Amino acid sequence: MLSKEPGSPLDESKPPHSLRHVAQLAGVSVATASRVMSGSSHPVSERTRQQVLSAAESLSFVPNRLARALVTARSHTVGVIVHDISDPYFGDIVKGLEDGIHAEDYQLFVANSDRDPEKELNYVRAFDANQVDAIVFAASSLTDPDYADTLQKLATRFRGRGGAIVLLSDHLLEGPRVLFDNHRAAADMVGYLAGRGHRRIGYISGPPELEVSHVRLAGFNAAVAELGLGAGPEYIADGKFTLEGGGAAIPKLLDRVDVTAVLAANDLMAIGATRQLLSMGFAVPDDISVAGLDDIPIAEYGPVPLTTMRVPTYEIGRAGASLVLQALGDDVPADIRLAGEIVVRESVSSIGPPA
Amino acid sequence: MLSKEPGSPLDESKPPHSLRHVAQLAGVSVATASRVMSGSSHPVSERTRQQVLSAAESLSFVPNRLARALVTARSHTVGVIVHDISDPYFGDIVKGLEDGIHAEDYQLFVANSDRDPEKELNYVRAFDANQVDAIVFAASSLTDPDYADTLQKLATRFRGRGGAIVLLSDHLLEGPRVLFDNHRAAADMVGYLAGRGHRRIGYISGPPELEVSHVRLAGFNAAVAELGLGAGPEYIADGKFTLEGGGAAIPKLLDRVDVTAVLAANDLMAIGATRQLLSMGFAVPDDISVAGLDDIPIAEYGPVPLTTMRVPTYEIGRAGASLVLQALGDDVPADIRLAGEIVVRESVSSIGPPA
DNA sequence: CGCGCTCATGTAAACGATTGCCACGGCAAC
DNA sequence: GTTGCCGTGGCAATCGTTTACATGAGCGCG
Repeated sequence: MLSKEPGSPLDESKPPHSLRHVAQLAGVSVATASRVMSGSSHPVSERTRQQVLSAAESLSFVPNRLARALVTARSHTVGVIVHDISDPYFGDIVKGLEDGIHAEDYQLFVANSDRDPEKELNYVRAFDANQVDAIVFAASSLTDPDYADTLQKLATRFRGRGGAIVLLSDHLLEGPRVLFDNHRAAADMVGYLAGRGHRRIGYISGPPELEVSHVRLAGFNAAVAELGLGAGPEYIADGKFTLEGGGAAIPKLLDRVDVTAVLAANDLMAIGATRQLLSMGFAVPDDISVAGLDDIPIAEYGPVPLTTMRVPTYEIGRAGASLVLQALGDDVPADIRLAGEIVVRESVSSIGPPA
Repeated sequence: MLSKEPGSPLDESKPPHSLRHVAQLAGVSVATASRVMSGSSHPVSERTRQQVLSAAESLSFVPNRLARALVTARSHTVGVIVHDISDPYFGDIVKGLEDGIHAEDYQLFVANSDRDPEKELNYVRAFDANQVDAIVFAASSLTDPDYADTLQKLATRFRGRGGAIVLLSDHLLEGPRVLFDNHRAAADMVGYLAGRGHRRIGYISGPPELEVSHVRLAGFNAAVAELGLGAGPEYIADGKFTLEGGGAAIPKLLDRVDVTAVLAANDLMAIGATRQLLSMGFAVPDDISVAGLDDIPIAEYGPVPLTTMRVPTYEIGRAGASLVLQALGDDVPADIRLAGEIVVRESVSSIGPPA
């Protein structure tokens, strides 16, 4: 086993170096080279190990992950499906997810469904074809009938192969999930408002077709009841999840009750409400306070910097990563529930101390 | 759905179906099955083709892309490196890129460098190990000395393997690139302002350390000179690329010249300037107009909806995709220069017609 | 001195596709 | 009736790894 054989027939015709080249240069078999490069538990003498290492170094050898994946049946890749990667909400989630799995040397495929069922299914197939170890659904499932069916089939198939599925929102598929507690978010915000002295709080709810609207509304109602604040349908108006929706709700609300604060089911509506209030001559927060939910980027830059509740998007991604890693490590991951965090800005004032 | 053929020697021990299973079920060789499934140019009779197709269908066969990649030396994957995927700027680019390559059935790996040279290099290595066909650098190269060196080496290696490199910003690496014309952006905006009658325009420049500051400033100066507008150092103030930076520049500017409009090198500064103007008692745009550059999401929601120039981020991504595809198709891609587009909102007014 | 261990290494068979080359049957041309 | 080509299809090598199994050296111990 001489390492210095002259004229060893190294095939230099193909530039990228494979394990074979490393082995040859180190004067060992491919198997041995593999064992040291892959950190196998199989024993290798220190001397040999060093030889291989330095050979690899001098050839600047980079192992082919695909070849490895082929035999180990683990690609060390994860695919995530988002509705729209240009939306910072998903951007943040993806960032957290990526950070989390990167720490364990996984790579992330990103797919944009644009909320198109067909497209989403195709991505699942593509991920499957690419042998990803896990698929993460960052958003809720879509509501197409055929879609549900096909997705179930694909999921079963994928799991049969040993793939893990993780959900970061409500979803028709089963699997470990991380959930943001929307009920609690609304309730906590009511609690905050009450803590600042508000006892008549109006609520601008989201469109009833959306599940999240119901949950947040329920949270609002529950808190209001528990704290003995002003309650009843007259305190509630609903609108679309838009600037205009929030604005339009204000007159309706103000016609019916005399509130000192308004909570909107999302920030866009809260900002719309603020604008409307301002244009009607109310001072925010001095006459009426406004709070939102979500903490979208513009919350800080609206007409009045908005007090709202941050949805921990990055943390959702991180939590998702940890579920993925657990699932792939043969643990049985438990669902993760995340709470929001109130970010205080300038749109809520205190009402005279109860003292 | 169990196969109804009695006693066919199908190896049912491994659930996921491979080409072997398909071939067996169709009663042909693996080679033939492959030719059908991969759309090879090798002729296959129509009858056989149908048999294979229906076998594949009934097993819901999904080809293993990794195996294919191993032999074809093409993984059909692309890696993109961004500074921060949660930044909508990069989110948009990634979206465009993804849309573009997805159309040709490529998958996208996303990596977040967090502007950390070490991390970025590791991602390049990881992409290499994963045999991506192309690496896209969405942002400018970092300024670490060792980094530049190592990156060059890695790039050379990667290209030696047949990999393509595409740049979406200024970069130390060579390669096809898509560039946003910053010089022209500033100049065009000056043109727009001049068109609305402004002849004394102040400019809030960015920090001199940044290349982009110089380019935009040059664009401003060039336009102002060409159009014969008020010019000279007194028309220019610089600040950090922040809200505060923009605000602080206003008094300096106003002390020296009497302007009818202010152009800021980015939107954040423009918004900061607007706030400052407002708080000093000026009406925007009636007393002084303000324009920005970039069209960030909050531009629309600032104190006064900002007239600015949209950087075509999505299009940059798309253009990047097209460069990638060209490069992988053995074309020699030419650089792509993209211009911005003025989005008119409410922060700029016309000054009395020259008539 | 030989038995059985452990440790280190090598041999070769996978993994799941693609593809160069060969084989075979039919058919037209000579 | 050969010859040769064309249209099909199979055989087997290959891509770059990992890993089960075999091999062989060295060593302690009875």
